[in-house]
Amino acid sequence: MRDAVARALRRAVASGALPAPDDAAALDALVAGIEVEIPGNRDHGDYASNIAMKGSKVLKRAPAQIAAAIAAELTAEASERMHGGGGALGPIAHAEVAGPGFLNLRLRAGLLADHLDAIVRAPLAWGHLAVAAGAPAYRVNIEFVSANPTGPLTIGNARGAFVGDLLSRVLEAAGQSVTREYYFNDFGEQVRRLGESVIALRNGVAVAENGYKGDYVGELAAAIPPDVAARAAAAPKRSGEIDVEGYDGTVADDEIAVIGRWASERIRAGIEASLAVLGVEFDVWRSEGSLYTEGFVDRAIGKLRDGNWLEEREGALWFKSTAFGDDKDRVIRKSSGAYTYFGSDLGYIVEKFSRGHDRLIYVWGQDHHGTVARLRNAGEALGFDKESVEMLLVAWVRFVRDGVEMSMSKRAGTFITLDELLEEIGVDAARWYFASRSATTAIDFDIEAAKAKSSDNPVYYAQYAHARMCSILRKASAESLAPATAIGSLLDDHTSPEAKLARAIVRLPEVVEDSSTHHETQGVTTYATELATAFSAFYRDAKVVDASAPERSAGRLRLVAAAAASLSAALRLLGISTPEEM
RNA sequence: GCGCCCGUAGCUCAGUGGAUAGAGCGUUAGGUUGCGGACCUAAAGGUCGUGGGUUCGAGUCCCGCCGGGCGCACCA
Repeated sequence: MRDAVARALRRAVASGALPAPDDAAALDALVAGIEVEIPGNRDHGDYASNIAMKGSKVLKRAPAQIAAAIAAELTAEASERMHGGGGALGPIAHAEVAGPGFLNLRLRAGLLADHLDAIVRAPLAWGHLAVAAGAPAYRVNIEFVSANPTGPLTIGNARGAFVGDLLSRVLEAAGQSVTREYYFNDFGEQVRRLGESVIALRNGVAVAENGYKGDYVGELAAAIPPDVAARAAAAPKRSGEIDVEGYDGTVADDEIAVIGRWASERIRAGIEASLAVLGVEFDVWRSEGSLYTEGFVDRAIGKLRDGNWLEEREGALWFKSTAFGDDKDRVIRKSSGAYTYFGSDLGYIVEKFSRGHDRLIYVWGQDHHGTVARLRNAGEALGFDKESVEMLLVAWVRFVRDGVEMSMSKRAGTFITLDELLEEIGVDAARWYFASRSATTAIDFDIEAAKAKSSDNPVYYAQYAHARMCSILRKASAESLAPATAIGSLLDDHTSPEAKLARAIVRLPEVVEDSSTHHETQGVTTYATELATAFSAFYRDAKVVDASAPERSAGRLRLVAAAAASLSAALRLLGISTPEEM
């Protein structure tokens, strides 16, 4: 659609119907900025463009004049092609000027039919975009969840898990290659505290104030396998931080480290299993410690030193982030010799790019926003394009029960696990819930209300519509009615329920494109709801399986088949099941 | 104190600088003997927190204010 309007605009300028702007680049900019959207009021047309109003200044003409010139070109193109002109038919059947200069466009009915035919021919490809010629197919790394394995995932982790997975699916559908990645810390203070807590419970002693107190700690204490217990008992006693030297084996582990690392790995495996239940699976699990043992942190520091971005001060190693506008420099290695998280992050950037990724997306909690700038700056200092490192800050979910906020603390053991949440409301409903809301705005989640109303979740409306489509196709098959091989003249009347449904169906590629460029998913749920609504209206008005009118019945069946394929594609994009019966 | 984010219908939330600001839930009134009633049609419900500004046009961009959340470590 955009292309058609762009062509018409350029032709109008070339033919002199519109004056050429002083600067050729200005015309290019105008063409690049052409927007074609679906008007809220469908009486205005299938699509509308505001290009005439936008171009008013550059082209030095009133919006209505510009719109009229473009409309004339579009109409000429349509009739020319229809009467034997060369090339494929253009997408637009009719163009007119309305209001202050809107260009209202009506799709050629044949275009809808072409789309529907393509869907029925290759239903599983529908919704997947080919990467446009010349556009790079990015190799994207999406790191998300990345909760430290010191306790089971809580419902607080749920949003990030869904957002990262949904974004991955959308980008894949848009033709990009995606690596899903989980980053976790397997050494250090937190793991040590976990080890101490497990040991305390095993010995029947109260857990320290700063230890972990959830029920799962007791379960771990009771489940220590004999070989681990033996190794722990044999380990030398020592105290202090488990640092990198300790991790890589140059200093022997003590009992706490042995137990802590065992407990942590066991929890990590549990997290992996919980995520699999959500339909979230990772390609790469990367431990923080490996960034040191494999030398990536050293490599990052070397590169920064070469670029003169480092400074030794007060016994510590600093990154000069003030050079990038940060309000203070940031420590990479503490005066104790241990590295900070920031140090690990630097190594991680180098490691990720070394695997050939050209875009990094970090799905982080909103509370990390303070660290966004410094890490992107460090990426720049390391020689990477700043634009290729993006942080998606997922906003807080305020969990409330009967209107009262619930506090969620892993250490205190006062949390609801992800597994518990899913038992209550189900994966499909939870996925829809998070997909339908912008990741960057805070939301309230009332667990009681979600449980009570889970059957009112719009996800069931969409799934129900899909099941009903399948049911119709089954019924037709039982009555020996087959879908037509082409949609025929069913869509000629653009006000018919068939045409309305067809227009809803063919929007999917636009939805995928918009979602992938904006890194959002709510448009997909909106699309699924709209398609289900259009189908329900069609279903009411048009009897599909009707042996007394086999030809019309066959055409409608083809439409239903296309609708089922498109709704199924949208649901799969959301990671939601596509039931054929409910 | 400084910085970032948010404030849209009774509730939960959408909303690419464009036409009459939308959806779901809830409420109200109808419909559905025809392929699945987990359905359909419609109504009521809005000072888009507030006051200025930019623009042909502002929920959207800029500034102030009010209210809420988060962050400001040689923590992880």
